[in-house]
Amino acid sequence: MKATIKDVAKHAGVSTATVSLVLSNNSRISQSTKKKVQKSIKALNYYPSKSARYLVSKKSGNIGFILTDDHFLRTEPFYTRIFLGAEFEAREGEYYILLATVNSDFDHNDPLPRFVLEKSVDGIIIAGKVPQNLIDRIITLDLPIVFVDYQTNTNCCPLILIDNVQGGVIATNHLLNLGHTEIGFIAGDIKHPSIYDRLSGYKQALEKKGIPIKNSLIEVDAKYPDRQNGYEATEKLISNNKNLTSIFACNDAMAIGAMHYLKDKGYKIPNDISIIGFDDVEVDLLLDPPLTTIRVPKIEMGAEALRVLINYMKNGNGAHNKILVPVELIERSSTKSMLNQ
Amino acid sequence: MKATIKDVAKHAGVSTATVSLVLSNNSRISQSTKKKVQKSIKALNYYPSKSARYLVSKKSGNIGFILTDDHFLRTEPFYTRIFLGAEFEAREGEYYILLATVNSDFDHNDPLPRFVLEKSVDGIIIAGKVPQNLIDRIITLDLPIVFVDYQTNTNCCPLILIDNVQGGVIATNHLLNLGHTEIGFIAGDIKHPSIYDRLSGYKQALEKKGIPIKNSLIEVDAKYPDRQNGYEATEKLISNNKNLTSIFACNDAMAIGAMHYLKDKGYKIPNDISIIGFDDVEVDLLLDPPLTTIRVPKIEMGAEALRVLINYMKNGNGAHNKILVPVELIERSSTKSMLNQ
DNA sequence: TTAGTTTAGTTAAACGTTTAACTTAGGTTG
DNA sequence: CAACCTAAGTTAAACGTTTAACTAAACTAA
Repeated sequence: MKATIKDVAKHAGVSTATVSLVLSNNSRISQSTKKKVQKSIKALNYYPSKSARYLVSKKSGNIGFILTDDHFLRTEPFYTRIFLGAEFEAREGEYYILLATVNSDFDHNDPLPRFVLEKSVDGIIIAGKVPQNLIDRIITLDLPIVFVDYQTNTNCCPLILIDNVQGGVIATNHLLNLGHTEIGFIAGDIKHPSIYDRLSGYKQALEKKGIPIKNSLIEVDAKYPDRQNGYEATEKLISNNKNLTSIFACNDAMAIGAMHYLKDKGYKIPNDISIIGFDDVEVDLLLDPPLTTIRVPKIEMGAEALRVLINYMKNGNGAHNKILVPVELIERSSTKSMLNQ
Repeated sequence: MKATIKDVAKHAGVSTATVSLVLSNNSRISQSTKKKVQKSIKALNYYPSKSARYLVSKKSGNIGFILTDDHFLRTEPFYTRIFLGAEFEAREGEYYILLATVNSDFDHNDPLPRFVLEKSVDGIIIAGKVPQNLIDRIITLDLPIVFVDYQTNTNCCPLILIDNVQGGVIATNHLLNLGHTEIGFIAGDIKHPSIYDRLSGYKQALEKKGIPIKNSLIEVDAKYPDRQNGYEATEKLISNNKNLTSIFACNDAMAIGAMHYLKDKGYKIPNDISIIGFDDVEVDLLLDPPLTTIRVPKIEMGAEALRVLINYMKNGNGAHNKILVPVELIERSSTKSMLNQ
C-alpha cells in the first residue's frame, strides 16, 4: 500500500505537520529533524498525494495545452515540438500537462476542452492559431493563459512569439547579400499574423536596399502553407517572373513544395534558383540540396511558454509581456551567391 | 467561486449524499429528486472536485501514455496519431491522459516518468518500441499497462498490435497479383517485431505461390526505417538485382526514400518499378505518384488501447488479450500490373 | 528574577467528496 | 396487527494533506 504522511510521521517520530513542513522546506524545522524526516520519506518511498494536497490548496496541479488537431498532426513536427518543449520543462516541476486538440472549425456550440469545463487546470497554454470564438469563450473564465506562436487581438495575456519580422529581414538580407534582387515570396494564409510579419520583414529588407517591391513577386493566395500549395505558388511565380533568381518561402513546407516544382521543371537548385525557407524542420537536412532556412527554436518556445505561464500564475505579473523569440539563419546548400558567377 | 456539492445540496434542499448519489446514478434516488438535483447542478454550473473525489477513491483519474521522444517526433505523424486516438477516446470519458516521452537510450539510472514515480496515474499505455529496462522497471509497479504497436517478451499485459504478418501478405500478394515475381523487400531494424512480421508475411506469400525466396532481394541492414535508409537500401537492392520490378518497403518513410532514389536514377514509377509502402501516412497522397500502401488505422489503435486499458483497469480481465488490428490495402498509383504490357 | 522573545515543533480544523450504516415512512404478509 | 420489507433518503466518518493557531522549552535582556 502507498505510504501516507502519517506513516512517515510515525516512522520519523514526529507529527504529520512536521513532515508537511519539511516537504515545503519550511525554516521552522531544525536541520536534524529535517534529515530524519527525509530519511523516512526515502525509506517508505513516500510521495505526497496530489489529491489531498490539491484539495486543500484548491489547485489542480495541471496545465492545459490547447491547439488545433491539424496543427498537432502537421506532417512536419512543429507544434509537436513546442508541446514537447513544454513537456520537457514540466518534467522536473510540479505540474502535469494536459493536451487537448480542438477542431480548426470549432464553433460556438462545440464544447470547450473537458479540462476547462471541469476546472482541472490552473492555467492554459494556447499554441498556434486557434478559432477566435474558442479564445473569446476561454478568456471569460479568468484562468491564466499564455499564447505561443499566435497573436490574438485580445491584449490580455502573455505572448511568446517568433520574431517573424526580423526573420523575414534576415532571410531576405541573406538573399540580397548573395546578390539576388529578383526575390519571390510565397506564402499561404496571409491573414495569419506570423506570415504577414514575415512578408513585412521581406518588404523592409528590400526597401532598405532601395529595391522596389513588385507585386508579381509576391504570391500569397494559398489557403494553407503546405507543400502542395508551395508547389502551385511556385508555378505561378515562375510563370509571372522570368528573371526570378530566388525564392523566400514563408515556411519549409512551402519551400519543399517549391523545390519539387523546380526539380520537376528541370531547374537546378541553387544554381538556377536559390531557395530559403522558414522554421527549420527535420527533413530539411534530408532534402537535396539541404534547405537553407530560418531556425525557429521550437522546443525552447514551448519551455519558455511554460515558464512564463507558471510565473504568471504564481505572481500574477507579466500579463502584457510579449516575448519575441529570436531566430537565426541556418545556411545550407539551397542558396548560392550570384556574384562570383 | 466554484460551487461545491454543499451549494448544490442546499440549492436543491437535499443532503450532500443525495447529490453524490444522483451523480453516480444510484437507483436509490427517486426520479423527482434526481430531476431537482440535476437542475441545481446546471444552475450552479457545478462540477465535482476531482481532488476530493480521488482522495476518497484512491485513484488519480489519469492515464499515462509513454513513448520515446524520437517516435513522438517522427517526421510523419504516426505515434502522434495513436496518441491522438487515445485522446479522442478519452475526451468524453472520465480520464485525463498524461504524456511522457523517454529517451530512446533510456538506461537504468534514468528516472521513470514523474507520473509513475508519484503514482499519479491509474494505468499506462506504452506505444511503440521502448527500452526494455524501462518496461522491466515499470512492470514491477503493478499498474495496469497496455502495449500498443509493440510486442515485448513479457507476457503480462494486453497488447494492441498491427496485424503485420497479414499486412506483409496483403502487400506481397498485391504485387504478385500484378504479375511481379522479382519483389525486393527493404527494411531497417529487422529485430523490431513489427518489421520482422512484415517480412514473415512477405515470405509466406511468396512460398504460397511457390516462388523461391532470394536473399539478395531482402535488404534489411539499415538501423532505422527512415527515408535516408530507404534511399540507400534501394541503391543496394538495385545494384544486386538487375531484374527487379517491384519493391515492398517496410514502411512509407523507406518507400519515399526508395522513390527518391529511383527518380534520381531515372527510373519511372510505376512503369519501371512498382513500389508499395506500409503505414499510410499523410504525405503519401502528395507524392508523385501517390503511394500504394497498407493502411494502419492509427487513430483507431489509440482509441482501442484506451478502451482496452480502461476495461482492464475496471474489470481486471484481458491481461493476456492480444488484439490484432486489421490492415487494408490502399491502392494508389505507385504499383502497376506487369501482365498487360 | 521576571517578562519577553525565539525556536522548533504540535494540534486540530478544513478542503469536497464518497459510502457504509442508519432512519423514517409506507407498504406487505400471514 | 405484529413483524417484516422496501423505498428514499440522511448522517457521519473517512480519505491525506496544509496551515493557522497554539505550546513548551530555551534563551535573552533589564
